[in-house]
Amino acid sequence: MPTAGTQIETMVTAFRERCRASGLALTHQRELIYRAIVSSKHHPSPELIFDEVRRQTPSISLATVYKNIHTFLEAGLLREVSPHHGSLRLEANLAEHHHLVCTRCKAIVDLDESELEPIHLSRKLRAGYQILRYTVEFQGLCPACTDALKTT
Amino acid sequence: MPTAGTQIETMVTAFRERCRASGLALTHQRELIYRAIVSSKHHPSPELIFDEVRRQTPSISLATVYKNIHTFLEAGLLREVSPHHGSLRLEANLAEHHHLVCTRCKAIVDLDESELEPIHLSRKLRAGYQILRYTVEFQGLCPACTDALKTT
DNA sequence: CACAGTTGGAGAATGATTCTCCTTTACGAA
DNA sequence: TTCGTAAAGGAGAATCATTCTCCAACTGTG
Repeated sequence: MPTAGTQIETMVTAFRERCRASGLALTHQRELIYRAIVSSKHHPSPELIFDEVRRQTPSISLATVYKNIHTFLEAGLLREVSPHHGSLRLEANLAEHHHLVCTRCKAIVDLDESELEPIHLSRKLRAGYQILRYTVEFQGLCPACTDALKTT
Repeated sequence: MPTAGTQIETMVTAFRERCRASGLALTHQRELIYRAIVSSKHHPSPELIFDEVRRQTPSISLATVYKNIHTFLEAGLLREVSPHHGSLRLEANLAEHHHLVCTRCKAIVDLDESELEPIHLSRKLRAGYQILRYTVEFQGLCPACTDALKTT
C-alpha cells in the first residue's frame, strides 16, 4: 500500500506533466505551492499556503501564491471548495432545499427537497461529528450561459 | 393559490413577530432589508441588498445592512448559502467526493463518494441546465467544537 | 411625552485579493 | 552552453468586501 508520501510524489509528478502539457513554466515557486496544497489534509486558504511555502522560500510573495492559484484553477489542476465564495450570499428560505449553481455566472437556483430522493449514508459518518443538516450543490451551466458558450 | 406577493407579506409578518419575540426593535431599515431578501429570487449579496434598499431609503448606510444581516443570521431569520465564504478554499483532490463542514471552526473534512449512496433526482432537473457535478455538504459540529460548546 | 437602551449613519480601519511595474527566470534556438 | 524572449516573480500600492468607532436619532416603555 502506498504511503501518503509516495502518493504526494505521484501527484507532483502528474502536476509537472500537466504543466508541461499546458505550456506552463515549471518554476520552483509553482511546485512549492502545488505541493503545499496536495500535502494539506485540510482545504487551505491562500494565506495558509503562503505561510507554508514561505518556510522553504522566505522570499516568495503572496501575490505569486494568488496568481498561481488562479493559473492552476484555470488549468483544472485545482478546484475551489465553494463555487460562491467572495461575497456573502443570503436566503430567507429556511425550509430544507438544495442549490443549482451556475459555475459561469454564479446564479443560484433553489431546488426543493422533494425534487431529489433523500441521501443515505452507507456507514455511520465520522465518529464524534454532529450533523445538523446537509445541502446538495449541483454545479453546472444555466440555460443562458450554455447558450453564451455555444455562440462564442 | 397564494400569489408571490401575499407570500412575501406572510413572511414579513412572521418576521415582525420574530423580531418582537427576540427583543429586536422593529425599525424601518430592518424591515426594508428583510423584505429585499425575501423578495429576491436569487440569493443576494449585502451589496445587492443595499442597492435595492437604497432605492426606497437613500440615506441608509451599508454598515447598517451588514449589521442587520448578522443580527438576522444570529436570530435564525436568515441563512448563509455557503458555510465557508470569506476566503478561497482549495483542494487538489479532483475525484468525486463530498464535504463535512464544521459550522463553528470552518474545518472541512472530505467524504469519499463511496461513503454515501448516489443521489437520485425524482424528476428531470430544470430544463436547459447542464449539470456537471454535484457535491453534498454536511454541516455540523466537529468533535473539538462539540466539546468546546459543552464546556462553555 | 420623557428616558434608557438600541440602532443607524458616516467614514475610517481592516483583511482579502488584485494590479502595476519592474526585475528575474525558464526554456527553446543558435 | 549561451542568448533572447516571453513568462513569471517580488514589492508595494490599489481595490473590494467587511467591520469598527463614535456620535446622533429612533424605538418601545412607563
